[in-house]
Amino acid sequence: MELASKYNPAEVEGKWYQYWLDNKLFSSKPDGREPYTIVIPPPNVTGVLHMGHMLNNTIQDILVRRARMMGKNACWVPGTDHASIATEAKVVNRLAQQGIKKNDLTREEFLKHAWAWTEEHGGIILKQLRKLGASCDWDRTAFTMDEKRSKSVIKVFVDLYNKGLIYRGVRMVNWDPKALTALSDEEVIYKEEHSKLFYLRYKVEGDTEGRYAVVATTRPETIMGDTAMCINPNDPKNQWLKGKKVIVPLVNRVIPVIEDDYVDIEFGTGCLKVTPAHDVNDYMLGEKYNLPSIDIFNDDGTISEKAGMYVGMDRFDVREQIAKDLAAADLLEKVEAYTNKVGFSERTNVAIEPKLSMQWFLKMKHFADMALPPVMNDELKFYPPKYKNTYRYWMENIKDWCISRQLWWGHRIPAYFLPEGGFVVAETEEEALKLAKEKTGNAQLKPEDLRQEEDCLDTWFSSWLWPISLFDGINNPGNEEIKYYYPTSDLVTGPDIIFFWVARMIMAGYEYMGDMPFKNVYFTGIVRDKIGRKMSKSLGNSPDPLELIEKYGADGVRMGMMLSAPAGNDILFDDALCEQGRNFNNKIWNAFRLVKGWNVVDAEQPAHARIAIEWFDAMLNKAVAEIDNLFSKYRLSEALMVVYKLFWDEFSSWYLEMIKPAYGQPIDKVTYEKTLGFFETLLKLLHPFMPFITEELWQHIYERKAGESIMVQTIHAESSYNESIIASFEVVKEIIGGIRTIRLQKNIAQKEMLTLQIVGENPVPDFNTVITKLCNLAAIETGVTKTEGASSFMVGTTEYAVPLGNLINKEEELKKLEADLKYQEGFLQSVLKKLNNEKFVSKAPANIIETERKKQADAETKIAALKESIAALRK
RNA sequence: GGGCGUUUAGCUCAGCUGGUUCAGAGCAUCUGCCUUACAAGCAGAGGGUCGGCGGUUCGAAUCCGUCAACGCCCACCA
Repeated sequence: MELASKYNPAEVEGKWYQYWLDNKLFSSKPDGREPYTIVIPPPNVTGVLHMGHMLNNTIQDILVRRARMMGKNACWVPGTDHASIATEAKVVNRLAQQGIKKNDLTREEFLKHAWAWTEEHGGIILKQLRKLGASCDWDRTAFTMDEKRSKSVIKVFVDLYNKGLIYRGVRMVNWDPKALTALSDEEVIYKEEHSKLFYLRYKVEGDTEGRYAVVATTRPETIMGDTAMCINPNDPKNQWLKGKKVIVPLVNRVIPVIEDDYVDIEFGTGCLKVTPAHDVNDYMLGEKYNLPSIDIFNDDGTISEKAGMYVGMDRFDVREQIAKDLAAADLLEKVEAYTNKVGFSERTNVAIEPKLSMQWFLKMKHFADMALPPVMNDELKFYPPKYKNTYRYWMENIKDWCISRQLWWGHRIPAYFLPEGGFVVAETEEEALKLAKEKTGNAQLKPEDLRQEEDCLDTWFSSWLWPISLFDGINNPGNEEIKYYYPTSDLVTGPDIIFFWVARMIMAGYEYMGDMPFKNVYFTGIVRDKIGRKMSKSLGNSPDPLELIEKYGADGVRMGMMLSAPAGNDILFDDALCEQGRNFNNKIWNAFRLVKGWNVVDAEQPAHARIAIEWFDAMLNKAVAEIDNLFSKYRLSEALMVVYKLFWDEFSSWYLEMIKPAYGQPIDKVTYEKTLGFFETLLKLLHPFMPFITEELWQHIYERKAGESIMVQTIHAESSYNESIIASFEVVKEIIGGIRTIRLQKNIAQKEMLTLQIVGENPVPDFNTVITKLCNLAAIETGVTKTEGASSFMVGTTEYAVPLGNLINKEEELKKLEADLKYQEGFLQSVLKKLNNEKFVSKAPANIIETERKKQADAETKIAALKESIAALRK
């Protein structure tokens, strides 16, 4: 087989992905093996792959492939999320471009457009994941709004309603005036804003002196909704306002002054305007003191009829206008610059308007009580564990979840209003009708008498069931699949959705399965650019993942992602990392070319090959154990680094160089077979990280039967390995390094043969053949006095020398030896200082003192040897 | 305003319960090599008073206190 000198990913990736699909290697069915399950965090159905997905899915694929190779029945379930607000917004925009307004369409017409859009753009992201090598069981692909998932959502809603956990009520909610829907608290992002603090004059009714109270507010446009002024009863400077009435500026409505210690005496003037319809705190005051509530805004953020002024104007325009009008009427005391936090919609990025409205809520206390303990006591583990704190705080301060959204794209709430008021909740219209008849006692009710709730459910109300609904565990409890795959093994996701999704899945898991939805959660970091900025479209610093794959190969990009991605740390992404990945692919490729290029003969195995094999075998087993350990701690980038160094340094630079026959010479069969075996094990260790190149080479290393794949081979973890041979070889490496340094410094070509002299005993006699081969030695002389004019170095306590004839530079050699001597003497001093310290000797444990004594002895030996060498040179 | 986390080589990070010459890894840098697997490579080298200060200890990157910088989460001060 002819192989190019460079690996070409484009040629092999598509081929092997198709091969895996054709042979159903990703597919999983319950069987006798231990299951390993991951459910994908479903990306938005109309989304496009970005770097965050790349990181997240690379990690999942590594875990899944690794589990598969550990002999588990690995099942990675893919799917997409209907993402109600985001998708509806996109559809609305698209319709707008065609000149169609959402309000002009019926619900059915709109949904037709939305489904069309979903089918057109939907699932692109899943196709893109295939380029990455994702080994999902595609036959299981689900959608949060497909039939099974929708049915599950409705069933759960009805169940929770019947359990008394869902209620309907008027509450202050976060209103998105662009999307025209309520949002949950989690969907609101607070940002600092430079705004203004307006000081407004409220005249006091009947005050003959024309006095007024001054109120500081950031939102003067809400004065039309004022229904009280509030002061702190303990505020001395505002005592005179007690029991008075004040006049709202411009509006001229008379409102009472109420007293509550909620008001901060220090802030502004200590007078607070109370607008119950448009501020959460004011709402609470309104409830407490029975104040009327005037909703001055329309749903889209413009001023409503009820305001009586500025009707139809936008809220922000009114703020500017009213400031002018107040100033003109001499009712504006002053304006100060002010920085405050303003809530914005996560999806549409417009300022949230607190708004009173009728919404559906889920009581959360019950769920929090179930979901908190298993995380705190590590039954369900978080990686990294620091997120336990975040989780606990949220759970302990849980608020009811506003689950209704005023949208059409989503699961329509299965509540049906009755003609005479009230409503029933049921899974189907028929069932609803039956309930309605029972409830009203009116047997004549017809389906058209019932009016279904227009609102949809929050997207997360379907995703929180994901680990259950994917295996149809809601509709069909106790079925074979849910019993086998649940609880799933690992969840890989970002900490930004810990409340939205992770926490709620845990809640749903305990409610509906009586068990955790997953055993471990791996929180990834955020992918940033190399100078630490978040990747964003507007900055243009987000590379297109598919272009990266084209440039570096999927394996190269996967490695690039993993090289700097410890759990929970943000990753600073740099193309250079992918380049490193690509280079590594190339290294593997070329090592393969070398090995497969050898002529194999039935010859006796050379001694250096035999010991090399013995050593690498130990090395490999050690690495397998290390990797196993790192995987168990989810330290994937470290595991990758271990394989990387194992392949590049130990296998390529040391092992292959040791066994490599001279140019044109054949290799003996025993060594060759052993080497192929090592190579195969290395490929298996690498496979979870770089699936494509490893499959390509695995297929070529031996004859394979049709349908065989590295994917489903098993990795055997070794329990023990020969540690002493590894330790010996570390000494050998240093000896060889010493000789190479001499060659480099003295500019001696590799072709020129040298002699190595060992002063005293040879600590690693078994490796003489190896050292001879790698350093091109004529001889190794043991137990000799070194030749005058030899260049020497020390490894451990043994001195090595290479006679150089007249090549030696006495001055340089002396300088080197003296520097070494100085270091050793300094080191000895520090050791002696410890040993001469009575407190140390009396308090430190015996083994520590022992090692210090050993250090002392070694240092003294070295010093003696160095002094001797120096003396010899000076002669 | 509360809470959490980070700070170790030019960059990204490891360093578990304090003690083996423990100050490490990868990348980058420098030097020498187009050596017949690989220049996307080979061989070698340099580089850090472990954020500052104080404490505990025979001994501190590691434990405690404090300060600083950065990051994240939570919170109704108009």
